[in-house]
Amino acid sequence: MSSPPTTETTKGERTYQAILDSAYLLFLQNGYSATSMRQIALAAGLTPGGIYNHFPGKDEIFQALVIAKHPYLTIFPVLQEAPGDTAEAFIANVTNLLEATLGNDPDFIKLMFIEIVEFRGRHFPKLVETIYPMMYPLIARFDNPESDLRPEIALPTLVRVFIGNIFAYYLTEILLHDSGIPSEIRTVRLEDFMQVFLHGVLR
Amino acid sequence: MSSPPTTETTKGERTYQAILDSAYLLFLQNGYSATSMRQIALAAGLTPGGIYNHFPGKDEIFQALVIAKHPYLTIFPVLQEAPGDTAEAFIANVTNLLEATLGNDPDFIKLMFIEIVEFRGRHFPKLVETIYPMMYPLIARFDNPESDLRPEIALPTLVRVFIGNIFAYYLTEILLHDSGIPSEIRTVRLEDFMQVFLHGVLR
DNA sequence: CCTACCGATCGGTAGG
DNA sequence: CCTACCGATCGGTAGG
Repeated sequence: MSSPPTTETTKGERTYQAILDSAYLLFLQNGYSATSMRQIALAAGLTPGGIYNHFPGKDEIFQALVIAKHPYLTIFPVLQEAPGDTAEAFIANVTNLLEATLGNDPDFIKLMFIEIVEFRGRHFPKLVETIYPMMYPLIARFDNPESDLRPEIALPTLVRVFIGNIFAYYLTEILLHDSGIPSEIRTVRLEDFMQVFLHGVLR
Repeated sequence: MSSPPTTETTKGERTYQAILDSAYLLFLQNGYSATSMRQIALAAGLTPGGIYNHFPGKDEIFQALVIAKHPYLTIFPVLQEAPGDTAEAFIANVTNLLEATLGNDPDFIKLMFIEIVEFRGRHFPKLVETIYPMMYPLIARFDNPESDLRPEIALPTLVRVFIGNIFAYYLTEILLHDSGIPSEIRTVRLEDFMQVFLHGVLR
């Protein structure tokens, strides 16, 4: 009688999620190595040993977070769903959807940086192998003579520079975050990056 | 009589440098927290206690590396020295100089990622404050009615997207490094990023 | 610059 | 899921 059937998540599932949420915040703050299992346990509301009922070890917590929060997996669905008959319209829609989905918060990208710094990008080969073939046709549909794209730009360049510009916006957002400079550079938005991507800076 | 006067560096200076070099490689490989003083000492050819004759602690080794190898400080002199009467010529020269100076090696940027991940970008405010005012006039000289730049692009946007594209190239280089994908995307160069920056992707 | 060592903390486990 | 603990390793220091 003590467990209400209206609740759809079990206590175990809620603890599992609490561990993930606590670990996510701590990893973003201090990185992987500098975050201890004891810190995660405390933040999740249990004692150090309790974590091991839900995860085999620290590494597996990070693995689960990579699967849940990786930027590729955050950005890709947005690209998938964006409409647009021309490249220009498509990119405008992607920009709006990304800003609506991710906002100006660059946190979602930090897990990738942790992977680069502390795991030597261990998962990137498999991720790139998985995502790139799915992304390719998405942009390849604009690779035809009637397209509004400049024909002299190779398709791989297009894909890489496009993704690169999304990362560039959020990376510079991190760099400028909390910096005290009084500049208008802080007001630059993803839209501005994409305007340059579309039209360039020259007359 | 045992110290040859022809040698311009003392033994102490050489040890200091050996510690820095060893720490640099280890930090790039494993990050800051996962690198121990013992590893650094071993790689530098001394015992753990010996390091403390040259550095007060682990943190100060990282500080010294940030000063010596920070990407802002690597990229900025290249921008400073690049000639060019038009923005287009200037950017072409910057691109060539950067590729000649940094090559395709994205290592120089990883120290910045370690700072983001493990130090919450502690030094960025001061760095941005120092570098941005010096960079601004560098690009502002193209901000006039006779310039070849599109007048509707604000100067802060120009600066940020430009730097962002340099980072985007090296960041995607890291992501693709060692990934087994058989694509032509690996052959994209900094020059291609800058071509898009200059002219955009649309007709 | 080495030897030997300090207290603290780490990831993980045994047993209940 | 907690209590109590394991061996290992950490950054740093004392003394020479």
